Amino acid sequence: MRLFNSYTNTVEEFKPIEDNKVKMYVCGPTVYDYAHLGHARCYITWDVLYRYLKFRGYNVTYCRNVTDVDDKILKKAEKEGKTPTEVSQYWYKQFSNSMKALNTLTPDIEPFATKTLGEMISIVKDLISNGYAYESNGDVYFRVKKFPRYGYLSKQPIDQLESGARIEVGDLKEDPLDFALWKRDEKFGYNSPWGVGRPGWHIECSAMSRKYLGKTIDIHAGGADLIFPHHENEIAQSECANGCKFVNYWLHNGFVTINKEKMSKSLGNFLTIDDMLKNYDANTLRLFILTNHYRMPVEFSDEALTSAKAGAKRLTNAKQTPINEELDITTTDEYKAFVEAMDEDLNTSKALAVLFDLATRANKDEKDAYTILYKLGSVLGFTFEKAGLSDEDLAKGVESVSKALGQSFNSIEEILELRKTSRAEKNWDIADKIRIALDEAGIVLKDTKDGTTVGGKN
RNA sequence: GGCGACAUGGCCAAGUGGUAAGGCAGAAGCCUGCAAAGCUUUUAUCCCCCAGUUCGAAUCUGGGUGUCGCCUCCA
Repeated sequence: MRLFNSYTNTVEEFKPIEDNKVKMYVCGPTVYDYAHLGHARCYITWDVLYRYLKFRGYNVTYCRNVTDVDDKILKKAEKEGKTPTEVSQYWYKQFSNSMKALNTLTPDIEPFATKTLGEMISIVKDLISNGYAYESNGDVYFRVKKFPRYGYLSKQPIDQLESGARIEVGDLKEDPLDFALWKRDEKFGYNSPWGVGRPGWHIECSAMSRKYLGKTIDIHAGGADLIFPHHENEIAQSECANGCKFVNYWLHNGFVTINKEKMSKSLGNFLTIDDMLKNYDANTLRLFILTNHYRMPVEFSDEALTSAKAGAKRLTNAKQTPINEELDITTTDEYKAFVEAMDEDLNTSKALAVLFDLATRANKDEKDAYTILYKLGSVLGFTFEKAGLSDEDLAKGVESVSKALGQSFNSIEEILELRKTSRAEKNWDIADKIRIALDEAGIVLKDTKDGTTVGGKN
């Protein structure tokens, strides 16, 4: 398997540190507001990587943090008269629900920053004692100039960074490039050797990654906007504190754009996942994202989503046959084509072509095509379950038909029986009234050779 | 200004030296009481422009043009 490593800017053969074990860390959300389509792209992308690594037989430990100590959370808490914990707990719950709705797998570990303070303090202490950091009026800063590789990940020449760095009046830093490891904060802070304060954002990931995965990990992933300064700073902190390499493969996903601009909270041009899910199902959003290579920008448009919706329907509504558990799909051509595509830096677009071909063949009753489609499609996180109808849905349908025909029915079966006889007698009027009445109740009838099926819309 | 990307049919998109995957939309046919779905066929002499390298380039090199991102919190 080959992956594009942002650190070296090349596609490299992936080799885990320990034979078939993979330690993977993804920068998680700061929980203070709705997650938007950009987050969806990020977490769906790494969900696919996680699923695929497991599918390829790796024993993966996937750690995705939750940043629950941050300026934005505190601001929100003050504004709403709540405690920071209340705010972060609420939004963490929202985030989890969104992730579940998108059918992403739960990471093996989801650490909270506030629960990893000990590890952070320990790293900062080490950095001070080995000269990479200094305390200044209750703050602690990292000495960027002491780390020669600074700027390597983001390909930023350090002198250029310097000319762009903002120099604040009365700055407590020795150098404008230095960044905060710990920030004095008497109001919301935690006890530390430097007084009451809060950790800097960057140190959180260094600490959680080390605590749960170890000093050197295989994969660290996140949005491309985290390359600088977040990931650059993580490398500096971790490598100076641990005295060893921090991450073997740095992976970054591209952005979702809207009107050709990056979708982001600060620009205010975002669409929340929850809102998107009102119009499009999880399979649709996933297809929308996976038709593009993960490093390319994805432009949002209703047209693109409509197209994805039709595609997702075709893929996941292919003619179903019982899953053949006996089949060893690894011997099939489709498996080989799928793996070849995914092994080349997650070419999901190419992998999808394999899936679409399988959908066509499943519709033609080709043996095992559906089994292979189901299994490979699941690796990309698609769900194939038919939208089931609840008893309430069916009751609504029965009511709607009773009203339309002016005659009361007790069950959907009774209605279908009537429609069957009506059609046999070529009484199209009754048959059509039933179809229309059920449609109004959100129930779709499909007449096939094998009989009539009942399903939900979508 | 520095750094990093991208430009393929009506739309989305793969393809990084050997003659343009796939999806959506469109067209024709089959199936069909209607509807939906499905099946078959069909839609780029050509890959932003101009030079060059090569037997051969969408793919490599140089130069343009255009678009985006990072350099500040950001997935």
